[in-house]
Amino acid sequence: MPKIVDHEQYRKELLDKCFDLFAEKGYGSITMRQIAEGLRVSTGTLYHYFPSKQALFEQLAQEICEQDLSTALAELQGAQTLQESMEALGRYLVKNEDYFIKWTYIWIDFCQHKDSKEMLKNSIFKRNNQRYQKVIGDLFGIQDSVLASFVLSFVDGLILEKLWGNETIDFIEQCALLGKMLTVYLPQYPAEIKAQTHVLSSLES
Amino acid sequence: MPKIVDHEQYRKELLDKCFDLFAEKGYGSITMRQIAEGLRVSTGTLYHYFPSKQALFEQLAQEICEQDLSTALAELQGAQTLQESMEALGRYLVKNEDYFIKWTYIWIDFCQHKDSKEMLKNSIFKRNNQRYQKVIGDLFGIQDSVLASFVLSFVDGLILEKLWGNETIDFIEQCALLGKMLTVYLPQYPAEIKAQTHVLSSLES
Amino acid sequence: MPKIVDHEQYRKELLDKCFDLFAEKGYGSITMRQIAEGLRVSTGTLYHYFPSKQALFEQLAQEICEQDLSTALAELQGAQTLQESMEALGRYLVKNEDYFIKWTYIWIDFCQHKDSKEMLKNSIFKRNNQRYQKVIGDLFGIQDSVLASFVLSFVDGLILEKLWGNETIDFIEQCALLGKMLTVYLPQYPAEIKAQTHVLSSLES
Amino acid sequence: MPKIVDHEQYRKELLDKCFDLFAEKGYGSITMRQIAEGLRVSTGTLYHYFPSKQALFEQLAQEICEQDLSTALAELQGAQTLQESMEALGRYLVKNEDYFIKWTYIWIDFCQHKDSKEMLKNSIFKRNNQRYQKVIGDLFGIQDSVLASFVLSFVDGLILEKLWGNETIDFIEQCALLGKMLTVYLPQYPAEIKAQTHVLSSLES
DNA sequence: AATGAATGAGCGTTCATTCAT
DNA sequence: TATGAATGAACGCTCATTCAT
Repeated sequence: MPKIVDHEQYRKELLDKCFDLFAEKGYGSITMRQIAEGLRVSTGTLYHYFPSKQALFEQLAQEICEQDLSTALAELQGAQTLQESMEALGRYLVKNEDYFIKWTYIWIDFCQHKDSKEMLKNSIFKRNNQRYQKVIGDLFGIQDSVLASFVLSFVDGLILEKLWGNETIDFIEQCALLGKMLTVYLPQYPAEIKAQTHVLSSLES
Repeated sequence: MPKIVDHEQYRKELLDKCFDLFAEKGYGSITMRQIAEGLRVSTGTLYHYFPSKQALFEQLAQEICEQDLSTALAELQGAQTLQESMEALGRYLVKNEDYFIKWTYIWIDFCQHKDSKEMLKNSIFKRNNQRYQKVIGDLFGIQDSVLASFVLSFVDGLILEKLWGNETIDFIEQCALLGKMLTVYLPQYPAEIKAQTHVLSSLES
Repeated sequence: MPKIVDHEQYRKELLDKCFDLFAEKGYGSITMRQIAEGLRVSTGTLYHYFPSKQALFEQLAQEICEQDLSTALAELQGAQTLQESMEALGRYLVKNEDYFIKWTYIWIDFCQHKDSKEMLKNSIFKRNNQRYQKVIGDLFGIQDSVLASFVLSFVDGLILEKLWGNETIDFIEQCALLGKMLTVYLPQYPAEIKAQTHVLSSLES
Repeated sequence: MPKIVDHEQYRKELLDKCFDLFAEKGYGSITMRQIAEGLRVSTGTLYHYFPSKQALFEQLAQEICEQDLSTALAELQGAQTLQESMEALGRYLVKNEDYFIKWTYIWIDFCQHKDSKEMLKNSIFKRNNQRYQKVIGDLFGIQDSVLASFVLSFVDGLILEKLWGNETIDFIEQCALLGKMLTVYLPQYPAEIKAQTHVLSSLES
């Protein structure tokens, strides 16, 4: 293997560490010096691995998309009923609240970069969203895309409210409520969720 | 006698025009020069009316909170059933989609600015959120705060998805679905909504 | 009398009030707005009476020069011995400490304006200094110009030390010391000072 | 490896070159761009070495205090009598007239900057003045603090008069006069000055 | 590969000055 | 005469980026 492997690997390591940095200060506010300091390298080194701040950010955004959501969502499997699924979702959101808020910050930052937006919207971005919808469908046994969008939007909104400092929102309570409403709304809903067997492998596509 | 200008009124006019400017580029990215250009005044004039960029932004945030909530939501009154209410909400979201997306950008930008965040979270910010929740309660006859948060989060999420370029989301469809789910979930829900008479006046509090 | 008299008079009133303003902040640091506020007029009015900040400052410098020092120095007359004269000088300096420090600030500010410096150095400036030297000669019966310069420099230095925050300097003590030294140094000094009769009128020249 | 530059040394080189720049225009009037130009570096580089204009100025003030006092006054040693000492002082003042005038400008500028005044008056400023007084005492064998202040003020005043363009002042003549006056005033004064052996080392304290 | 010194355009902001009223 | 709104060049300072080492 040529040296390029090490280079690439190191680049990815740096990229990973950038997540928190961008999330905490925002694209516009964080400086390359601060990023370099956070990564424990010099600005020169940073520019050795990334041609520009914009490129670094876009690679980070890419990386987030590429990162397999499967490992994270794996926790949600195993529930026997929809209600249990939703309660697991609530616990999962609580546990990863910080991560989701940061993730949200970064995406929104990204969306304000119009040029890159158009560049990526059609590829990674949309694909990512579709994945989420699919995961929801598989995970919760919701095949109707409108219903999947409903759940997705609701979860987005929960995180957004938290991001806005709304401390009255309780993820567990809200997800439980969603579970109850869905259960009532979907009388045809099977007692046991059988469809989720291949959730993770379905993400590969 | 000086040039005849109603200082306060002109200030508000400028403020209104700032909304789009901030929304399009974000607080951190737009410059005072760009704002001045967008407003067709010099930077000096801009600073004549607003002591700093931060102050300008905060006044804008205030203004949005003060004004739009009541006037905008006024349109949602008049529905006879919850289902109708939700369908009106859907149409309202569609109609003001751009506005809400911009509004969302502005708030999120604001949140990444930590200093102002701490300064305002306790005042305008929280108060605004409480208002929204109250409006939802009054408007849709939902008194349960958990349920109100549910609806609020759902609406937030719809907008966020749109902001993220998710074009598969249909506000009307989604709101209709919410209506159906709520109707099923709340069998005790009265056929006619009577509670909403004083929605707007309740905003005064 | 034409209106110009009022104009001129008002101009001088404004000028007088500028003394403290310039002295406290310095030419470079004070703004025309601050001056206008201190004068209780608008900037427009300020510019109606003075064509520019520089001109205002130069007129002030002129004014200070023109102001008859006689009234102030009059207090120093009446001493019967050199020692008494010097003690009176000490008390006088203590009493007007603030004024002299401000006066010194303004002059030094003025000296840093090279253009105006050259313009005025030869006229008002030098004449002013000669006057001081003359006053010292007449007042203290010191005819030797070197000795007069000595006393002048010493007094300048006392004020400068105070301006620099040296709180250990005691004007009265220092002037008394000067008196003693001069008395010892000038054994031929007459017991009574007779030469000072026309001190004030000599300033007219 | 970075560009090979001794950061500290280069910083001091820049600092030295700043002396004239500040002296000629004054703290308030000179701009960082002008300083950068005078130093033949970019503003960015200037800020790479000094965090702010104020800090640059304070470091300069420090530097002056630390360095010049001892090295400069070293020249004054070696006189056998008070009269000789004073004549050496006169020659020294003539030789360094420009330097002292600039030095005076710098300090006065500094004093009109209130914030820094309060910050430093207690530290560098006062300490510096005390040192000067001590040097005078040691150098001229003057132990009485009132007398030391007298000499200090007189020297300050000489420089101030020169700064004000008074060309009739002759440092040598004036210092010789001071010498004579002191000699007459201090009959107890020893024919040979013995106390000054350790003047310079006394500055260490 | 790695460093950090160097750059300069551009930021938020100020302020002497002008001018419509 | 008097006002204060308006201007824009210039301020102190920042920061993405380049480059000599």
